[in-house]
Formats: sequence, C-alpha cells, structure tokens
Amino acid sequence: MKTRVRFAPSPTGPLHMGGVRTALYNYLYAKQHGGDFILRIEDTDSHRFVPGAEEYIIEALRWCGITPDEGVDENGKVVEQASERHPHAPYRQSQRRSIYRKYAEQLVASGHAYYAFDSAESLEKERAAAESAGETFIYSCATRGKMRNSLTLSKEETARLLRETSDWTVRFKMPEDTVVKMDDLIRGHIEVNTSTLDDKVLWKRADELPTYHLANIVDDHLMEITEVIRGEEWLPSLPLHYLLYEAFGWSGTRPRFAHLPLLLKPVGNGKLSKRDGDKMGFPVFPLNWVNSEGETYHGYREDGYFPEAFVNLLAMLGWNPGTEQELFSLQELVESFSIDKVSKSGAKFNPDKARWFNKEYLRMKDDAELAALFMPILEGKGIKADADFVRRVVSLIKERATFVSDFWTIASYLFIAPSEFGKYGVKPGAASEKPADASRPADPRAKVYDDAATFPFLAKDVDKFWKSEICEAAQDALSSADAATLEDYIREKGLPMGKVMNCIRLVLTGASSGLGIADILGFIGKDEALARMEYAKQRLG
RNA sequence: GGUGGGUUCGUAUAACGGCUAGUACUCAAGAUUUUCAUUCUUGCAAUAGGAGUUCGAUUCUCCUACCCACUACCA
Repeated sequence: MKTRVRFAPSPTGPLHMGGVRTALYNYLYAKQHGGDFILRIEDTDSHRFVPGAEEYIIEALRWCGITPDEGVDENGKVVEQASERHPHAPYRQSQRRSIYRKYAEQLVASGHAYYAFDSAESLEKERAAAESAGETFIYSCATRGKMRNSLTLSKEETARLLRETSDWTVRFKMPEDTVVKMDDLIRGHIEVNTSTLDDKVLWKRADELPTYHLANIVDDHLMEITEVIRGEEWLPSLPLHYLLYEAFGWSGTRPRFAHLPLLLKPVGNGKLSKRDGDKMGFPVFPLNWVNSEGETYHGYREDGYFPEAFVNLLAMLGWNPGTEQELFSLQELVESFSIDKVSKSGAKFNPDKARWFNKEYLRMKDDAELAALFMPILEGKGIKADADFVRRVVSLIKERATFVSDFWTIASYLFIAPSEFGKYGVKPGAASEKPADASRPADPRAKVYDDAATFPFLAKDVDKFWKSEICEAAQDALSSADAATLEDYIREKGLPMGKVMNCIRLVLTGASSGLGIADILGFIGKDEALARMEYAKQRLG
C-alpha cells in the first residue's frame, strides 16, 4: 500500500514554526517511503477563519521546499476540482460539507451517536452548576440521561426537533467503561478507559459542518491516509478517533498514529506562543505576518534566514539521526529521517543554535550567490558596485557573518569612506542606536557619508591609535607602499607593526577592528586610502 | 480536580542493561592574527528524588516530585 500522509492545518492564523515542523516531518516520512504528502485545509470552524491564513500556509511551505503532492495546484491554490493528480478534491473541508452529514447520520443509525438538542445556555448552566459543586461537567454516559437528546426524548419529539430547530448537534455515544488499546509510533502502547471521556460533538446543524474529530476521520479514510503524524496536543483525542474508526467499521484500514513532542519556549515553561518571539528577539513564524490590528510578527524569511537553515534547525528539534551529523539538506533529511528516533519530550527552542545553523549555511553558499543577495542591499544604499568586486568582497567577509544583512555592517568601508572615527560608532547589532551629535561641525562630505550604518563599529579608544608620530608613520607607509608591500615596508622601517596597522585601520575604516589592512587596501586602492588619511587628519587633528 | 504524556550538562541530544556518561550550541581561558572575526586547543556543566529487579540500571518496574497537554457546538 502506498504511503500517504497529510498535513491538515486550520487557517486560523499564520503557521507557527511548530506547525512547519509537523509538516516537515510528514513530508520527510512520505518521501522516505516513496509516498505522497497531502495538504488539507481544516476550516470547519467558520468563526475562527482568518483571511490570508491559507495563502500564508501554502507560501510558508513553498519557501521551505516542502511541496505537497496533492491538494495544492501549480499556482499555489488549494485544489477544488478533482483531477487525476488530485483525486480527492476539494481539499478544503468547508467545501466538503455534503460529505460529512451522511457519515454523521450513519453513526446515529448504527447506535454509535445520537442527536443532542441542548442549547448553549443550558450546557453553560450545567457547567456552572458542576463548577460550584467543585466538579467538572462532562457530557457523558453519566450525564447524557438527563440531557435533551434522542436518547431521552421520544421518537416523535426527536423528529419534530430535528425538523423544526436548527441548532442541534450529533454527539458520539462514548461506550461505558471500556479500555481502548492504542499504539503510537513514537510513544508505544497506550491504554485509556472511556469512563473519563466525553460525548464529543461530531456535527453541528447550525452551520452544517462537522467538528474536527468527524471531518478528520472521514477525510483521512476517504483520502486513504496511511499515517497520521500530528502534534502531541491530539494524544488525548486518540481514543475517540480509534473508536470512530471502529464505529464506521474502518478499523482494518485505520492509519497508524505518531504524536510529535511540543515545541517549548526558550525560557520558562510552556509551549512556544505567538508573542514569545518578538519579546525575545527571534521569530516564531516562517514568514512575516501582519495581524488585523496591523501588528507585524517576525518571520524567519524576512529576518534573513535561509530556508535550508530553517528546515535544518526545525528538523533537529525533536529528532536526531543518532550520529553526530547536524547539517542536513532536505534530501539528506529524507534519507536519514526515521520516526522512531523522534524524541518523546518537548524541545525548548534555542535561538543561539538557530543563528549558528544560518551561519553554517551562509558559509557553505557560493560567493556569486551571496553577492547576488548583497547587490540589492548595496543598491538600496545608493551604491553601484561591480558584480565581480562584490563577489570578491563577499568571499572575504562571509566567514564573519551570520546573515547576508550583516555584510553591510561588516564591510561598508569597502564601498564608502568613513565619516566618523570610532567614538561615535556603536557596537555591531545596535547600529540604529547611534547617537546624533549636533555639536559637531557639519561634515563637508556629509551627503556621501550620512548613513547611520556607515560606521557601525565601536572603536574602544581612538586616542590609543591616533598619536601624531604613529599617524605620520602610517601616512608615510601608505604613500610609499601598496597592499602587497605594506607589511614589509613597516618592518623594514622598524616601525611598531601593531600600532601603525591599527592607526591605518582607524583611518580606513573608522573603526578599531575589521578586515586585514592588506585586504582593505586591495579593495579601495592607494589613492582612496590617502584621501581617507587626509580626511582623518582634518577630523581628528 | 480528572485523564494522558513527559523528565540526561543552561539548551538540543547520544549511550544492545556494561569503558572515566559522548557530541553540538552558549559561556570562559589559551594559541594564532596588525585588530576583530575565523580557525585550533582546553575548560565549566547533567542521568529529578526514593525504593525494587540485577553481578551491574541513564536504560526495566513501582512510588513521589515537577513540567506539559487535554478536559468547547476550537482545531
């Protein structure tokens, strides 16, 4: 039998990174078994529908390279019409309405379910009453006998209510005191007694839509799903799902289940939530998302992560190959993944490690590819640079960066001269906090250099490097030697190498740290270096 | 409260019931370098607690503690 797995998100908001991981594991499992990965949209809750969420989900999967075999067409749209490739269309549950009702009725007919006519208010009242008695109300074999349903009402009354009212539901008739024996691919054997379970609503007359439980089982059956790989939050409903398969007579083709551990927040306890990310400086979403209030939530894509790095770090959160390999391409993941090596306990997300992954991917990238990503950033700064020049720059600086967006911070001085020298700079990563200094004289070259990111380094102490005798020696060295001969020249002259070099670096970069002087000279050339020296003398005296 | 799941360095994790509990990230120190970064070396740091089974338990069983999930006409 062909392996068929599905990812079935609900379009109630942006896909969270935990959801992407669930999709990824499904994808890896499918591809490893030569099977299909299906996307199904579970929009059975009309009240929670969020516009744009479905498109977001599809775009996020596309960015990650997790392409559904079924359910989404070439244009990235959810398939609505059946075809050879998408035989089970539509893949949006709201468009499958007509399918579910008959299955709900079938369960009632076979005695596995019943009609319930209790109003929201009466249920609310029961809950409140139970709570004040220190108990929890559950609609179950213990309580269904005193509620308004087809079990307690006469045939005639039931028929009348069915005909004349429109807010009734179909509830599952949970068997009494029965042990459900289940198996999970990750957690092993699990047993639960039904006496603690409630009569879940399966179908709602009000909007003629099933609830998750019914829709999920019916669709997994109809779509011939062989393995259900989903989040741990579903484990408590597994007994119900087993019983539903049994009630429908589908036990023989019931898929196997695997419940994935949760993704937890980096500090403290609890699962990763929407707000954690921006609070702690890392994204929790694959892509940027703007909510209805206009707030933007950060995405990995927009924050500069490569999709390969994102996929890799996600894969390693809750799974490992048992070897010491940590860097995997998507293809390598397909080959190495195994569901029984998925861990049982929740994984705390570690932002440092996430950055490390991106850094590793960045340095594995081809120089030309990175240069192509850097070019638009340079253009945004109004700099027209030669592609080959940029490629050479990138090859030299990529080991110092985590993101492409770091390139400018690291190497701006290769493209434009510094206008400030150290003490007005700021630490890398805090470039936007550069203080303005109104007391300084207007910079004659301001229109060229007026850019906060131009001098992002911190020179701990300009005075340390700016001493008149060293300064003279530096100027002499710059005018007498070139990139290749500078070091020898300084040595021959018997000048203090460190001091002269650091002085030159301050002049050329405005900072106390950075690339090797010879490399910088090689890029900017002797004339520009001397011009910067003149400017430095003018500014620093 | 009830039910279910979980627990190895700060984090992610490794260890047929058997070496001194390994690796990566972070952090610290040192080496290298004209500076910073890289690189290399070294270091810090864990089996939640208690019983039991066993020659031997991180691993199996039970109890306790703690954490998480679920307990909706949400998924």
